[in-house]
Amino acid sequence: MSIEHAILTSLAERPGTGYELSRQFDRSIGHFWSATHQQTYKTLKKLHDQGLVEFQTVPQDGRPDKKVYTLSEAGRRELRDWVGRPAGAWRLRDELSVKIRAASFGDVEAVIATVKARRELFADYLAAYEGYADEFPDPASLHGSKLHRYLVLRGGITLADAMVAWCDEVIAGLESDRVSEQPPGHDRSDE
Amino acid sequence: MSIEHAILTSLAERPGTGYELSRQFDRSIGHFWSATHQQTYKTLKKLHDQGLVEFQTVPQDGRPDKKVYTLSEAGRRELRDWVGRPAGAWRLRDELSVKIRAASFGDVEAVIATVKARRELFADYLAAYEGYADEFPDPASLHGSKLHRYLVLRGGITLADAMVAWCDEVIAGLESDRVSEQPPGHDRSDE
DNA sequence: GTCTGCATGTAACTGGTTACATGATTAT
DNA sequence: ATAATCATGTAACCAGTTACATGCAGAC
Repeated sequence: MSIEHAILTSLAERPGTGYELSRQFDRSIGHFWSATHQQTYKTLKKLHDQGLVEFQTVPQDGRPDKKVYTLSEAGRRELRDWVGRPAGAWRLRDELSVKIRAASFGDVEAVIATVKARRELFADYLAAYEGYADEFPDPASLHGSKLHRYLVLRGGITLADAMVAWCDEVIAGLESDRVSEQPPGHDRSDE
Repeated sequence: MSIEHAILTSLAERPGTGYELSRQFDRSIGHFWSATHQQTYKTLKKLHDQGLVEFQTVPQDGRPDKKVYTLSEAGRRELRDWVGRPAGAWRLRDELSVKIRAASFGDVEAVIATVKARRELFADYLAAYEGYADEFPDPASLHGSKLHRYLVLRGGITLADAMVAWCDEVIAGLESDRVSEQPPGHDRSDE
């Protein structure tokens, strides 16, 4: 997939402008699918060319006009078909893992700092997600789309929690290696 | 970053051909950074144009010649600099989360099947990673690059474990919603 | 005779990023 | 004054995917 189906999903939930969509990509949807505003506008145009979305221009006073997009029937059909298709291969691309693996070819202290920054980022995410989870006081009673939103949120919490735990492990590992360091020139990489 | 530094990292560990690198992207490195063979060759060419890698052509009998790549001094410098730079923003793109969020616009049964497939995939990864971890019998005594490889592996285990747990939660949630289903026409999405 | 592994690439395309561009309103 | 928010986009570029292309060796 690409950003297309994330936009289709959002518009299926409620109509919106390119601006509103790109703000969502910075916030809620952005937690599992990121996009810049430029790409959002480009994709909306493409989706419109394909007949999957429609828009109405809404004039405003003291503001630029806005285009409020809605799903077309064809768009609704495409979204339904896409949901039924199996998901593509999971492609992980984690720069931090590559950096940790390469740490001994550079400055380990800088890598520790980078891992700490990542840890704080995910700790912040985790706190935010747990705040959102308060809106679901009785998870066992959820149904339909509200349940689905809750399950996605649980994914964010599970991932952020795992990321924080892993970062802590990496920091502890790299720092304890630092204190036990040997004089330079002594390669301990295979000890 | 991009695939460039993953290749530089691998070549810093040991020289290799494009073919060997692309096989690694299917296996070890591929667990945290994926790439096709076409992209590997393209990037090696670019890296060579930039003077970051060098190669020697090795003729073989009954096989095509191969190009064995090594890091140049400039490549080693670039890798060192890159390790010291902070990592770019973490960009998550998870198709499955979008699909779960969109489930009520399509066929929930198909989504359950997709989640089950993802669960099996990560359970397999987890088993493989735990097998690799056997090569590190005494983690507390590790140092330098071997410690770094172990920490990256721990990241894979932590992530795969979290992914399996989350998939199980999603499957249980979607299946229990199914058994408690109401007659069609009754929208329960905000109950 | 078919498939897998070794070994290399080119070409066309799609998806996504970065830089540039405009302009009013509201809050500090 | 300055920054943030609302609102839209174009242009150039870079990264990555898919399809196409070649050819030998060895195993089944």
